[in-house]
Amino acid sequence: MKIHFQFFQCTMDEQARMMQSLSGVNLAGLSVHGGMGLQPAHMHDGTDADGRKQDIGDILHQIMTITDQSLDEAQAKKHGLNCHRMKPALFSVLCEIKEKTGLSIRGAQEEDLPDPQLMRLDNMLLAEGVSGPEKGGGASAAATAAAAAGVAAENSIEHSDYRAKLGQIRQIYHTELEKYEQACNEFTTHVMNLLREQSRTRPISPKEIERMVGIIHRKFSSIQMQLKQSTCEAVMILRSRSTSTHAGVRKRRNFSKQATEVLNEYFYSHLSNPYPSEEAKEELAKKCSITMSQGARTTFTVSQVSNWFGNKRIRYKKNIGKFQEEANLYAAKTAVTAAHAVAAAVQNSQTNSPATPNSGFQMKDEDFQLDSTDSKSNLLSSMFTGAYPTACFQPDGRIQ
DNA sequence: GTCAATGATTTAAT
DNA sequence: ATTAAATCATTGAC
Repeated sequence: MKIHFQFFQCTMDEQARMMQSLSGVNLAGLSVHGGMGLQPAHMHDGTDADGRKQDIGDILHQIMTITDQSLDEAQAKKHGLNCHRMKPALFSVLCEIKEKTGLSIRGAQEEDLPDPQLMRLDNMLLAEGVSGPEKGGGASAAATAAAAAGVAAENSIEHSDYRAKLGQIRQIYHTELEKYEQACNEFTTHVMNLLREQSRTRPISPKEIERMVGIIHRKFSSIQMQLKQSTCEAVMILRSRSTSTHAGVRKRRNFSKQATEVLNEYFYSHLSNPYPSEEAKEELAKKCSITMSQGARTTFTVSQVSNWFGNKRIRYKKNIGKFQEEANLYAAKTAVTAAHAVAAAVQNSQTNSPATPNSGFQMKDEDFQLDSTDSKSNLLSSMFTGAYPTACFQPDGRIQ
């Protein structure tokens, strides 16, 4: 971009000099012709063509033999013309004529409706948090953090990588955008100065300058659009990598052993009603976050707790037998924490009927009650095989 | 490579 | 809004 800009700058300088030089030559040429009393080119005799050729050859020769001296001479003549007493009046007339002839053409192409594609790109960048408020600095950081908490923390598990890359993209985007804007401003200023400078020697109306500025801005905004487009593409690629191809399943990381332990403890100690309240979920999420704090993951969300319990309930229900060992383990674990209850639990296991150990487990689905005898044979068989922690299946989910 | 375990998502029901 | 159930997709053990 910088290169292009400099290139433009060069050409503009070059152009300016050339224009001045050429106008000088023309003036010099005209004055020379007039001074030497040469015939005008439009003669209507037979020597017309020859005369023109001669004339053109003459001019070419003059151009070829331009020297610094003749340039200085031309400048001096130009200055002389500029100082002519009729110059301001003539110049203003010239400007007026140009204004009248040029305005109708310009007025037609003065359309400034916002590009729908640009708007789409802008909206997307805003939605992705690329073009939004700067993060990681000052007061805006808090706002961004809050916004991120709303959007990202919901399902954020391994988002640090994603966030870091997004931050990179955002930074590149902003620096590039800034560069473009700066370049645009510099270029505009340069062109405006140039035109203003030239407006002294040739008729340039303020409207014309304005139009030029408009053209420059449009050009730069088209470049900006390319930047926005490629930024969008980068974000899209990043997204498609962080999410799965089909169902939007994010990369799964197994929970830490401690977190699973916390959740299982709650589940098996509330087996009669394994539906933690919102507060309980928050509590569990907090507990899990603490236990897994040394890992890469620092957040354990309520929705993850909900997911876990949803999965656990359905999987437990589907195959209770498979989970017996686990149930025993956690029941025992809970029992240990309440040492005095162990004896009672043992006693209960003797007194309570083993036929209804699970009666307290009430799923939302009423079909899942132990009175149905069909597909629960695995459960029944497992119930009679060894130490069954009846204590944790009491209706209130507590150890007796 | 297979395969069970498991976290996350989707769908439909309430 | 929450849940059950089905399903997807990854993980980790073999």
